[in-house]
Amino acid sequence: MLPRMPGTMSDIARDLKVSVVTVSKVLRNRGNISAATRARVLKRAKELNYQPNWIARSLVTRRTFTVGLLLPDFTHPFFAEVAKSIAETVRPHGYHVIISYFEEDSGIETKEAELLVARQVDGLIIASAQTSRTGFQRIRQGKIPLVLIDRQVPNVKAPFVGTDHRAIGRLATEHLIERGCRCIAHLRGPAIRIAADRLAGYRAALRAHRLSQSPQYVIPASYADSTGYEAMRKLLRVNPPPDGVFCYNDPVAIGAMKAIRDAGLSIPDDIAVVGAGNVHYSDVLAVPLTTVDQGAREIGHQAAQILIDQMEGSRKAGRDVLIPPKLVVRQSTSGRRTMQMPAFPSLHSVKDITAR
Amino acid sequence: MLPRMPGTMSDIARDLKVSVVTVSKVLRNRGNISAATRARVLKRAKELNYQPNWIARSLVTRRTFTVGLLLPDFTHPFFAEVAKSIAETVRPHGYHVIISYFEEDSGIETKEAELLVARQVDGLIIASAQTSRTGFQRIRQGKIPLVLIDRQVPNVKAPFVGTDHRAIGRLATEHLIERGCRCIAHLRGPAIRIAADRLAGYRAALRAHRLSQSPQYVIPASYADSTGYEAMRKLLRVNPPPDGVFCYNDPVAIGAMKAIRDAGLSIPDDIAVVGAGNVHYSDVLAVPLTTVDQGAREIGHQAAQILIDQMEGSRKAGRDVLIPPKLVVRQSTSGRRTMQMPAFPSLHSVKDITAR
DNA sequence: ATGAAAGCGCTAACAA
DNA sequence: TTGTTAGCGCTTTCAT
Repeated sequence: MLPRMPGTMSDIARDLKVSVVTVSKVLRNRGNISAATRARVLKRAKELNYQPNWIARSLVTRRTFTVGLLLPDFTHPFFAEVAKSIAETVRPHGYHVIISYFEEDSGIETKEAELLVARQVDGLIIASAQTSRTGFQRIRQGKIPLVLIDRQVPNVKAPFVGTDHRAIGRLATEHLIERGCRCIAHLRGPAIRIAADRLAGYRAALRAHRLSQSPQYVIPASYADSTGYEAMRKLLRVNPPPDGVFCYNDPVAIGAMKAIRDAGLSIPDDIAVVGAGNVHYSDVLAVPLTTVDQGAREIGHQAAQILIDQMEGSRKAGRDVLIPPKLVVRQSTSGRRTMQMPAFPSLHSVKDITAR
Repeated sequence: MLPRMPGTMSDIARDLKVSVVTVSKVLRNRGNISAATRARVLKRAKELNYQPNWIARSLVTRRTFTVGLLLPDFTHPFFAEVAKSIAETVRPHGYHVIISYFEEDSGIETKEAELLVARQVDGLIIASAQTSRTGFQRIRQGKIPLVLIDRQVPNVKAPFVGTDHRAIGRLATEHLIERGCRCIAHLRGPAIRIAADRLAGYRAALRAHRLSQSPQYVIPASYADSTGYEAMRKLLRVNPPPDGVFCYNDPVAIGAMKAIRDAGLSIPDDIAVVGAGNVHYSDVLAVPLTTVDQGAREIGHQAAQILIDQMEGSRKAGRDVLIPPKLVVRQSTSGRRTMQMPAFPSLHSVKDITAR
């Protein structure tokens, strides 16, 4: 026989010679209970250090007050921010977050999602690696509230919250234009939707400002800084060289900056550089990097809010939400002194992520 | 009346005119069941897309297969790593992680811990901000398995897994000594145990190598890079100036490096610098920073392993574990070219944390 | 090999 | 104001 729980409602009821229901009502502040019994119950509960058993409660109420969060990797600063923001907005409503990750393996993702459903989470937030809706069949049929973040999945009928990547491209490029750049290049990312969108934004900005759009100014890079380094080296051989570069993401930008400085050119005087992502260290680089923030906190917050609305039944049927990105200007586009160390940059960002 | 669950065991039982017990046995591979009924049950289960209800199961088995993880802030790279590592070790055993944070507020911490217990987690891992055992009373009396990580709490009887901070100080300092430094300073951290330990390690190393220990070479800093900057400026006025500095953590080291370069000195030729923590961006700085890694992954892994041992009943009564830190040598102690950009550093670290 | 009975700790509906 | 009855979906025990 399994050991009994310590301090249950029936313990209190027995001791006080009242019914369990009475105890339950007192503990949840429901129904009409005389002040006298109320006090007695509360007293005994405290004596026994009573802790409600959420599992038992959940079994009957059909609510676990947990939400499942499924991410490719919650170690990534972006997703970590999102996760925290979700936990934050959901906590005041009494929910906890069960977090899981799938390392970009859509098989694991589906399995984990099903597990979370089996655990009776009240809602699910997923940054999916799925490419089609098939993986979502079983989840959807259980019709538990679902919100997709960061990556859209075709044909899945669920609200989506993510960054407006086109706006990122536009914002970055327009910033370079405003700064006076006229020959603006782009180190583009890999063959995924996000990268295509950022490229499209770059093109749209050039078009809107009637600037030339030479294909030789669009060089393929990928995720990593090394690809940015190589791409930039190619770009430097183009004639005339660009006076501004928008890079797919911050690592690529970091690589690009190294290439520029290795070539003996200065940032931003010869070439201004803009990244995208605003990973935390952008601030502490040799030349702090101007970048476009993706609004991780806002994504998490909105996603959680939409999920809550669904779970609480206020079926506002939240439509998709695109979070507008924000430009973060640093010295890679605005500084004047370049080959020496910049003045002390933000004193906050480094501390924020490291104090412990 | 609340809506019924879709596809329960009794549904299958009814359809097949067998008992729920039989279904249960088949689904769990327990007891003796004829191949025939077995097949029928499995078939019907698949048709109904049966998902076991873990809540119901948990109520009777008294196991939820969840572990609670309570951190000051899971956005911090160190804790994020720890969390991931825990999730990783625990997953093959069928456990999920409910993650929560408390922003260094020990009141919230206690409340959250109790909530997690109410949710019937099978075990708890906490990086506590508690300074005494009082906050743990209720948790301990429920005697649910508990493992403390990163920060020890006096008088709490629970296994602890953390970094050997004294070893960090020793390792860093000895590295500077080996490099040839003879005048080694320390920018010490705030008035907490960890900082004191690192300082002690620094002192021990100097003593062991019979190097001078002038108090003017120990300057107080704190968590943030700005404090490192100020501390280093003070240090530069000392005569003779040091030829090596061990900094409490990486941000402090980053601040220190800025001060050194602002003073027109070179790193590491004039002054070599070592940090501690190995936050991800240490690699992409103007001068990549030599630092001491705290073994976040290992901490998470060990903690999880100990917890599992406790939960599964193999009461090995895991003793405290101190993870030995690892030195990560970069150019702030080993480079030769200094005022120009270093050769392209590690191509991995940046990508690792940013590709998405 | 199968099932009937009992119960996990709690809440919902209805009675008294 | 209080209590009785009846489960939630599952597992355990013990008969058959």
